[in-house]
Amino acid sequence: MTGRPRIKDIALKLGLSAATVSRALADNDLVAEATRSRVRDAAQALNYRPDVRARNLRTRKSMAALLVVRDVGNPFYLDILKGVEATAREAGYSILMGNTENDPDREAEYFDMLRDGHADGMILMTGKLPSRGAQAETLPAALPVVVALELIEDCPFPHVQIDNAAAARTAVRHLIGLGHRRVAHISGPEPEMMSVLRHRGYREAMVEAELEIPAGYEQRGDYQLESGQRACRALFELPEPPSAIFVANDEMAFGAIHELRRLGLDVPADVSIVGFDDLYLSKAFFPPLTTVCQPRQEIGRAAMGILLRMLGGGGRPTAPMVIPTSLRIRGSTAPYRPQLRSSRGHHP
Amino acid sequence: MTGRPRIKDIALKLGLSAATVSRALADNDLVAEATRSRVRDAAQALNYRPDVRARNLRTRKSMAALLVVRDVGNPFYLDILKGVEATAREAGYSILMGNTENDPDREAEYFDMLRDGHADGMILMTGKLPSRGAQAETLPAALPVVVALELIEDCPFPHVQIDNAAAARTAVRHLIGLGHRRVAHISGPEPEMMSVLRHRGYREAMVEAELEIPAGYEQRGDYQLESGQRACRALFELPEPPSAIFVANDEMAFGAIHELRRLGLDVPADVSIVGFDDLYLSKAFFPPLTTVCQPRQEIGRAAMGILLRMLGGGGRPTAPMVIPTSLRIRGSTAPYRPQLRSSRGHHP
DNA sequence: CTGAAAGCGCTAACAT
DNA sequence: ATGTTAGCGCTTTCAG
Repeated sequence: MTGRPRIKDIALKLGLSAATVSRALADNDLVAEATRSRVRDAAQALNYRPDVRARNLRTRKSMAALLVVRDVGNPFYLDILKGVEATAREAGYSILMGNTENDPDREAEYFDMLRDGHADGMILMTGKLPSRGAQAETLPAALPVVVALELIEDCPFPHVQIDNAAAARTAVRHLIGLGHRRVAHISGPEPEMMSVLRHRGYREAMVEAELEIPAGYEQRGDYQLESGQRACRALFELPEPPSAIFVANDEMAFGAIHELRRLGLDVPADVSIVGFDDLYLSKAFFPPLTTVCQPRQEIGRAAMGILLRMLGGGGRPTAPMVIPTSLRIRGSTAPYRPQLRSSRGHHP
Repeated sequence: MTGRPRIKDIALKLGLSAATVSRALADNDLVAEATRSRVRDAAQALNYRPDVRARNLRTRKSMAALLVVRDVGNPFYLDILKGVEATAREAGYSILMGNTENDPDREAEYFDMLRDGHADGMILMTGKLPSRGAQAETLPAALPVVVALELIEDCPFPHVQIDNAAAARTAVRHLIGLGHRRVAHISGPEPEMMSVLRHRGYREAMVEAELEIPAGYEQRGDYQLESGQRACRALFELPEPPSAIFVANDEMAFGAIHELRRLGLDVPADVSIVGFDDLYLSKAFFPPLTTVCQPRQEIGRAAMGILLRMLGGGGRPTAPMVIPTSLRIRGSTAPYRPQLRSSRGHHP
């Protein structure tokens, strides 16, 4: 009884061969039920657990999936992770975290980890494929990769996404429906699909309502708090500032609301704000943020589900999977009132 | 050229033995520099990458660390994950996510994964050891486990922690220093060490200032938003409500502020609030939350650092490692003003 | 139904 | 400085 038990310890103890024990532990029908139960008992008694490394080598699997994001520190990914983790564990898979921080080397590295056998499959949420590295040209479309959240154009892998443009339209229509005509937009960084689509949705809704977009009404941020603040300041330095802003994510929306408060403007009395994401704390914000809810946990579940099917040899879906979003109307939007702006600013 | 190259493909191509190639790839000094570079080139040319499964089996390692939390969906763990991930990757380790949801079976399962060889070490942030399962009594103290964040009493593993009681004292002293005498506390669930210690700190600061704690001034929550709201409501149903509250985490503090707003009370004019954690969005809240900042990323770094040292055979630290906290004074606290409470409630 | 034998791809001990 | 040999612990043919 030295060290942990091996499969052959059980075999020896029971007078069986290692092969039979292995089969028995796998609950293989070829093994007599009586033998199976003897093996189970012995395994229990010896406190046996198979060595996954040996099994992995033999079966050419790792029973792990890589979840690759731009920034593990971003609260946005949390619910996705939750969904992915839950679905993975139900199927006996573990989750390996990948973090690129937009570094192309790392992006390539995670593809390498797939080849290495570190993981059996990968969920990519970085919005890009590796542009450099050995495999840049050779990315086999058959790789078990699912792209989620941030779409990638001209990409051979299955996608799980939301309809960003449609969601943005809905958000802007909500503002227009409240009587707002001077509606501005704070977008994300624009080469990225996600930002482009949300921006496009904004424009479409404005065109549809025959509203013009004055110069300076389209500000660009980087999805971070401070950029929302900056963009908002720029909007209110315009000769004719907006009465409503559609902000491309909640975090920048918080920044914008902050700035408005600094300017002595009230949300929603003076300015209405719609965000995008419905972060965990958005409903707890003051005012509670009206925002587009994307069901992140479901996105995670769906992505992992597709990956599992691919790994099980079930084939890949042909069309992208689109998860529906919904607009959560809360306290940061209100009907347009053409009144003079209040000027009871906290910080004059 | 069928399938991915193996080590022996390189050996064959170069007329070397597999062993030499292996050594060369490991940059072993025993191999002639010339040979090493030939091997490197060949590996590059063939786009060779070692199969980690085979290596793992042979070396009895997995180069992965398990990070086990109560709830992967909790934003609180984000920065920890970030710190852990960064430190791990610097050392060539990957991070496997573990999620217990307070399920004792799962808690035990992750210890099993350690034995299985799924991971080489584990960072435990669940505040408990498995109480059941095969290994409950047999937990070898030598296991490469680091306990972080949520301490565990009578636990043989190294700890990385903050001084919760001291931090709580500092927070409450801040309130008392502002002239508050009716200071209440909303705690976390109390069998848990973290909650107990923060609660203790509150009491110590009160005693130290010779302030009494009226009946009902110690409310218990569960670290979730709604419980903060409920607890706050209870406080303001007391005959003599507090003028300041020390809340055991930011999330409940948000809930409390929400409730105060509902009651028509202003923070900080009527009631001062101090939280604990300094979440990502706490500074963006309105009012910006005064709170205890625990440097979560550093905690993550430190924990992973200790684990790496243990895995490297460097031995375990004897004393718990204590990471300093700091009080971030922001807009949710203000000097006590014995005025009548404003009654411009939004919801009468 | 069970056993014997082979081997996954790598590294490490032991040669030379 | 390199090669030979021997496994790591498991699963899976192939035989019986």
